[in-house]
Amino acid sequence: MKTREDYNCPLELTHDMIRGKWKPIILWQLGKGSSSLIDLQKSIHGIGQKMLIEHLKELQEFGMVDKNQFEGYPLRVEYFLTLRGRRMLDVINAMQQIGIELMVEDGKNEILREKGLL
Amino acid sequence: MKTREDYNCPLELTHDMIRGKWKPIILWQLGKGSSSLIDLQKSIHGIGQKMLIEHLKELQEFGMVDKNQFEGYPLRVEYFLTLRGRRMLDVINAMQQIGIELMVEDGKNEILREKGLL
DNA sequence: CAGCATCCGATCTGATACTG
DNA sequence: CAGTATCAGATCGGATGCTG
Repeated sequence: MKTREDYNCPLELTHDMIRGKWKPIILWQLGKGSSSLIDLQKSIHGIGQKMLIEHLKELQEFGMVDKNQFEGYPLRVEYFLTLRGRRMLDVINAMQQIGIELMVEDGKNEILREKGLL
Repeated sequence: MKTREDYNCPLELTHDMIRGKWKPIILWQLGKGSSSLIDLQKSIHGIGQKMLIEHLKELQEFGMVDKNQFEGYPLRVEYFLTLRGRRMLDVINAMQQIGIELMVEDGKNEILREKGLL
């Protein structure tokens, strides 16, 4: 599998780092604060456990996310953004901003307000 | 197929707009100036004609790219970024910038210099 | 030169069931 | 609660040949 060091095109590298249906929204959520797996899943509408874990794993491989594991039962982990993950929020925020503008053009202000984005 | 008006999440909307292996680099190239199909293909290393046309079509559907058709033979078209496409360059540039930083961390300055990115 | 049709393997996604 | 395994359908990507 392709790792970070294999890339010779910066745009391709970054694009691959956020590729996949759920990566941007996961980064966005973690940008709001560390989170357990279950809370992350609850906060991302529609995502399944498999996809969540799989995408988290890839985000970790690219050094954008890390986790703390706590001992004892019930099991508990805490996922959080690394410095590099925070850096990627520049891109995520820009994406979010453009999406908001387009949705406003489409008269979706109400939906955005419900989500606290407007 | 999902069109722009179907989205209720701004991040998902923008992410889908640049989804696919070649979309960011196509936008990047067109950001440097209008281009014919063949010149676009020549400037994007590794892309095939099918993928190029397919991705251009999707970029057009999302209103980021448009084209002029000229009469006569040989056929000639000119693809260019719309205002909305230019707006998306904010995201593309942010992606490019992060990618460059990561490649510098990996000691790939030489490759970047060859491409005129450093 | 610009663009379409077809075919096929690779990859992605999601549902379900299971383990520690 | 956190994480793994399996399987099937959908989508993506690329090679090739053809049309105007």
